[in-house]
Parts: sequence; C-alpha cells; structure tokens
Amino acid sequence: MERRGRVRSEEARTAVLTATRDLTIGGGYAHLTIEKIAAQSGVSKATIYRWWSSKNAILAECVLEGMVLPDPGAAASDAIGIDAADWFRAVLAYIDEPDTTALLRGIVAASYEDPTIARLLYERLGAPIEARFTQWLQSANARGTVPAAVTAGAAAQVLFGSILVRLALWDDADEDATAAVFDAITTSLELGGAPAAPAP
Amino acid sequence: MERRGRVRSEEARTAVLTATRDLTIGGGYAHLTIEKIAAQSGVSKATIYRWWSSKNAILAECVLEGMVLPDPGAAASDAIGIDAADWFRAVLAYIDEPDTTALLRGIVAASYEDPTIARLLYERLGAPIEARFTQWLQSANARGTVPAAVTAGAAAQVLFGSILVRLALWDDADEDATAAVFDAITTSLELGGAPAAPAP
Amino acid sequence: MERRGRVRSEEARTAVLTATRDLTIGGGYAHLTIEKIAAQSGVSKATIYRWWSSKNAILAECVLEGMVLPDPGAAASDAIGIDAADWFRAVLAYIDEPDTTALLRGIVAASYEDPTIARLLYERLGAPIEARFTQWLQSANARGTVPAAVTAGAAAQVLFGSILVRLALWDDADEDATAAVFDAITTSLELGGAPAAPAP
Amino acid sequence: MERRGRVRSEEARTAVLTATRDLTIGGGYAHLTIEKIAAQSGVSKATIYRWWSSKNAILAECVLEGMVLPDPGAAASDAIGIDAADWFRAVLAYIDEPDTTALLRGIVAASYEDPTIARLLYERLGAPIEARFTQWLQSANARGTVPAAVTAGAAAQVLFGSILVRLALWDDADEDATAAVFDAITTSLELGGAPAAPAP
DNA sequence: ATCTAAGCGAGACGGTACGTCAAGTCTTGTT
DNA sequence: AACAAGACTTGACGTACCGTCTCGCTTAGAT
Repeated sequence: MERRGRVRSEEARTAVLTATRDLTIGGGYAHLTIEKIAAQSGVSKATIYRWWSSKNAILAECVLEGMVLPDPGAAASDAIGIDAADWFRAVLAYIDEPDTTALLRGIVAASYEDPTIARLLYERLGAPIEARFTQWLQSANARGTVPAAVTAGAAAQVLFGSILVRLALWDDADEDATAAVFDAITTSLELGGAPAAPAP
Repeated sequence: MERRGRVRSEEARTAVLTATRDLTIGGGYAHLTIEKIAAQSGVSKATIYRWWSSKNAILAECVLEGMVLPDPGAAASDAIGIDAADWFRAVLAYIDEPDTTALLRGIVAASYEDPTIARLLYERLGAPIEARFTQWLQSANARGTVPAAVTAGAAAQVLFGSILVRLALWDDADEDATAAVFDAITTSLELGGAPAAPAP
Repeated sequence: MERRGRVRSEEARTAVLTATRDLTIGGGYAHLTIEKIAAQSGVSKATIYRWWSSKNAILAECVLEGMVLPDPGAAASDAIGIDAADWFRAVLAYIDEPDTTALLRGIVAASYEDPTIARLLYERLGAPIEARFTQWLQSANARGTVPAAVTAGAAAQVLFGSILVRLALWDDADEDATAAVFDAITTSLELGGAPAAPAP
Repeated sequence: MERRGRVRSEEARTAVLTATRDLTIGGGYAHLTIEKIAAQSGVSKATIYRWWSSKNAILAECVLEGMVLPDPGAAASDAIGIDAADWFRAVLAYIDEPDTTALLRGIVAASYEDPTIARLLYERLGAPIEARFTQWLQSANARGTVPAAVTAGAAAQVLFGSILVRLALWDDADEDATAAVFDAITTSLELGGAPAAPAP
C-alpha cells in the first residue's frame, strides 16, 4: 500500500520560496501578497494554498530553508577557539547586506504578528548565537573569569536584541554602539575580571 | 480675513486615536483597518483621511500622544539619584502589562515597515532611556568608574533591544535574562570597575 | 432628516444591465460571468454585488427593464379588434430575431434554475398574452362561439409553451407546427364552432 | 490483433450515471459539478473525462439510458386503441413525481445551453408522443374527422410545450390548463368535428 | 508464465471565477 | 469649512471547479 497520486512538485515549492524571498526583499512585508507570489513564481494560488496556510507560513519556510540566514558564521563554527569579535563582525556584515536587511526586516515584522515566525527566527538566528556563547562561557568558566550571573541565554538575547534594534532603526541605528556592546561583552568574557567591561 | 468655516473637531481626533489604540490592543497591527477605526470611533473615513495619511500616521500620533508610552518612569525622572534598578523594573513591569504589550507589539511591527514610526518610537522610548543614562554616566564619570568606550547611546540601545526581544519572542522570552542584562549594566556603571558585572 | 451620502449611480446600473444583455446574447447564459459583466460594463464587482445578489438577479432586472421583451405587440394592443393572427406572427417574428432568441434562451435557462426568474418571465411574456386572450374571449363569448372549457390561461399557456419549444429545439423546431397551432386556436375562437379548428 | 489491456469498467459507468442523476435531482443542474459526480460515484475525474467530454454529455447519456424518461406510456404502447386521455394523464403523473420534476428540470435547462441535449430530449420525449399521435391521426383520418391542417408534429409540439411550461413555471403552473389543453386536443381528434373542443 | 497495453483511483497542477473585504476617493446633504 | 453617510474603483483575499497531468496499481489479451 504505497502513496498514490502525482507527487508534489519540488519545482513549484522552490519557485514559491524564491519568489517570496525576492518580493520581500523588493517591497517589504507590507507589500507582499499571495497574488504576487503566484504571479512571479508561476505557481497557481490554489497550489500555494494547498501547501501553505498563510503568507507567514511561506516566510517561515523560507527561514527554515536557509534562504534568509545561512547559519551566520557557520563556516567557522567548528572551532571553539574562534575569535568572537571576528565572528560577530561577520554576522553584522551579513546583516548589513541590503538584501538581507530587507528580507530580515520582513520576517521580523511578521514575528511581531505571528509567534510561530518568531520562534522559528530565534531558532535560526538566536539559538546558534546562544550555542556559541555556551561554548565560550565554558572555556571562560574553566579559567574562572566569568561572573555567575552571566548566562549564554542572556548574552544571546542581548546580541539578538542588537540586531532587532539595527533593523528597527533603519538608517538611524548607531552602528558603533552595536559594536561597542559586543566588544564589552566579549572583552569581559574573554578577559575575565579586567577592570573595564561594563555591558553596553 | 480669518479662517472661515467649522473648526476641526477635537472630539473626532480623540475618538480616532482611542479607537486605534483599542483595536491594536484587541486584534494586533495586522487586523487593524481604517474601516474598523471609522466604525468604532464614529468618525467617517473621509475625515480620517483628511487628517492622517495612513494607518501608520494614526499609530504614530498615538505614540506622540503618550497613549502608548506615558514616559516610563517619568514620575521619578526629576531625581538624578533615582535607583536605576528600580527604574528599569518599573519599565519592564509597564511593558509586561497585557494591553501595553499588544499595543507596543503593533507599533514595533509598524516600525519595521515604516521608518517614520520607528523614529517616533525611539524618540519616545529610546531617547528618554538615553537621557537618563547620560545623567548616570556623568555622575559615574565624575567618580571615574566608567570605561571610556561605554556611551549612553550604546547602553540605551541595549535596553531598547531587550524590549524588542521581549516583544518579539512573545511568551518564550527569557525574563530573567533581560533582568540579568540590566543588572550587569547598572552594576558596572554604578559600582565602577568591580570585578563582577560583565554585560550579558 | 434627509437621505445622506452619495446617490446610487444610474449610469452604473444601466451599464451593468446593458453589458449583461449583450453578453447573454453573445455567449449564452452558461458563459455569462459576473467578472465579464464587470469588465464590459466598467462597473466594479463590489458595486455589482452591492446591488444584485446574483447573476440571475441582474438578468431578472433586465427582463423587468424591458430590455428583453419590449411588450411584444404592445404597439397594437390598444385595439381589441386587432387581428389575432397578425399579432401572433409579430410575436413570433420578434422571437426569431437572433439577438432576442439568444437572450430569451438565456433567461429561460435561468428560469429552470430559479423560480424568481420564471415568475418574472411569465409576468412579462405570458401574462400579456393571457390578457389579450381574455379580451378576445370576451368578445367571442358575446357571440356565443366559445366552448366553456376554454380559458384564457390555457390558451396563453399553450402559446407560451410553443415559444419555449421553439427556443428549446434550437434550429430543429418545426416552425410550421407552431403557426398551425396558433391558427387552430384563433380560428376556433374567432370563427366559433366551425367544423375545422381542433387545437393542434 | 485484438485490443489489449483492461476493459472499460461497466461498474464505473453506471456509478457515474447514477450519481449524476441523484445530484441533479438533489441540487439542480446549476449545482451539478464533475467534482461532485466523481466524489459521489467513487470514480476518478480522469476516468470521467476519458469517457465523457462534458457534464452535458453525461446528462445526455442519462437520458439515453432511460434513467430520466422510461418511455412514458411504453407499457401500453402496443395498443393503438389505448385511451389517449389515460395515456396523457399517466405522462403528467410521471412528470409530477418530485424526482422526475427535478431531474427533467435539469435536463431541460441544459437543453437551452446545448442543442445536443435538446435533440436527445426531444427524441426521447417528443418523438414517442409524435409517433402515438401519428397512429391516432391515421385512424381518425380514416373516419374523416380530422382537419387537414392538423399534424402529428404540431400536436406533439403542443404537448411537449405543455410539459416545458409546467417545468418552467415551477409551482405556479396552472395544472388544470394543461389538462384542458389536452382534453381539447383529444376530444376534437377522437370525436371529430364536434362543435365543442377547440384547443385552448 | 511472462510481457505489455490499456483502465483506473488518487491527487497535484495551472487556471478562471467566485463572493468578500478593505483601501482610498468622491459626492451629497447637514451642522 | 468640516463633517456623516455612503457609493464608487481597485486589488487582494481564500475557495471551488475546471480540465490536464503524473503516479502506482490492476486487469487481461498477446507472446
């Protein structure tokens, strides 16, 4: 007793995701419509609705598909000893790509209207950050330089928040501030109780 | 030659803003429509369009009107010596009010689609935080306890980011993490180079 | 206390009815769509749906408007003494106009799906025939030439049926038969108990 | 060289026709869809389209299959001497069966959109009537009681028209009128030039 | 006993039209 | 003037069927 009937078209699925990404980059979340996705992808509305329950569901799959965040810094993630500052700067640079900015902005906007998107976004963007910090904290802890109150979750949340702020403030974001925040964090963690190191 | 004719109805203006706030609280930004605002406020669509250019413009005026953020901590703002932790906890408590959460979420979502809203939001929410930190930093600087790299802007941005994260992650936000971040910040600023207190 | 607001556009209403008639003539009831009516009339779908509940309702209004059946033979209806055969031949000629045929066919088809249309159609097409026969029967009765069993309703129904048959059978209808039926009817009525003249 | 492969499933064919009949009875021609026929019959759409070119083709086959009109009066058709009034009353009674009414209404509606259906319908319903009248007329002619102008075709067309009118007028049809028409016809034919009995 | 050519149910697909909703504009009469 | 009421065009919504098209399974004559 096997699965019967015509199989789902992978081609159509990809076309929808690509069109969704491109339209979000081009016009923002507010101007993204199923109608346009259908037109641009060449996939019919009926088919889109067969597989996705909403605009947000498509966007969510885009995130999962890695079309949005190709695991920032994944390339270097194997080495615990990676330089944290380098890594963070790579993330910032990636986010500052115009296309990425636009796409992320759309997904973040959707996150404020749909918890599902939010969860997915944090899983793709926040969780990797958190994982990395967990590793760094472990090695730092071994050296006894980290205050007990500091958790990887808190650190990740701060960095995730920095990204949200950058996206929210459009061109007004203070880029130096973001970098300064990260420097303060890493300095205090890497270097332990150095006299400097306040958070922001 | 004076302006002739009927004057703008303050009553209508207030009704629109109130209805907009209530609808955003009730159904979120995504379900907010001019049609519903008109129906709920008893103000005609034509009148709304006469005075506001868009849904976002109304929301922006709500922010300005203080319907959203009644200057968190304004009551205590005269005293430089206010306890920073108390102040921040007041802000968090305010944001965690269900109505405030819903309304803010709507406005933040709008911010990602409209820089005007974003700017306004930061002016109301971020700037006061920044101003307060500036004061605190000045007194701390006088005591020589603050590292040069830390700016009021960066500190404000971190706190602003914390708020965005809380709103973005819905019920998944790690509340302790937010508090821990702030503790770390204030500890390091208030207490100066104490060995503890790295950012996150 | 007067009616406020913009008044209904008579222009739009007429455009819709005209477009509906033309489309029914051109493509038949089966190919008549609201979408095409909207496109051809230049009136938006929303407006159409505001005023008519369905395709059939528009068609019904076409009938009422006299766009379909401009009261067949109305011109000569003032004279009781009109020659019945002439009148019926005029009706048949009118029905045999290609445009009328197509339009009527559409409305008759709709009648079989919607009693409202049917009723309206009979009011416009059957009732006038019935009225005319009533007059003729009265003058014939005065001459004592009409059998008691014959009613105007029955006569009208037969003629109405003849029309339906003509429309239903498309090009296969036996035109001579229709005329023969009518001749038989009128002969018997006009001439009284002449030996000829059984109905069919 | 014989045809190879699986043979057409008679079971599927019957299921489609039955489902079509039942759906037409239940919801009328307007709500009849291939999709529903497929669902109700358990036959796939592909198979339906393989054997029938359209909804109307299926309906046509229903007519041919005798699912609609089991040759009204066929049982008594061998006897020329059958009482015409009895026969016609049997036909009317059959047509007045609610299921028959609904089904016929559907097929008649289709006739106005598709000449093929119309032709088939007349072959099944009109032609037998015509044949019967031909027989009656022959025996009447032998007795010299029928006016020359009356043809079997005309008589059949009148009766066919009566049926269409009954179906078209839904519950408003004047049943007595239909019977009166028939009485007039048969009386004049059976009884010859009796002074009574002109058709309507 | 295999091959091979249909027939078949399942169901995905690109379309067209549906009937609804909201956006933003315009008109009418009242305040 | 400013306003409410509300008609209007536009465009997107999500659904229902259309007719076509793979799929994998079943059936039966030809090899």
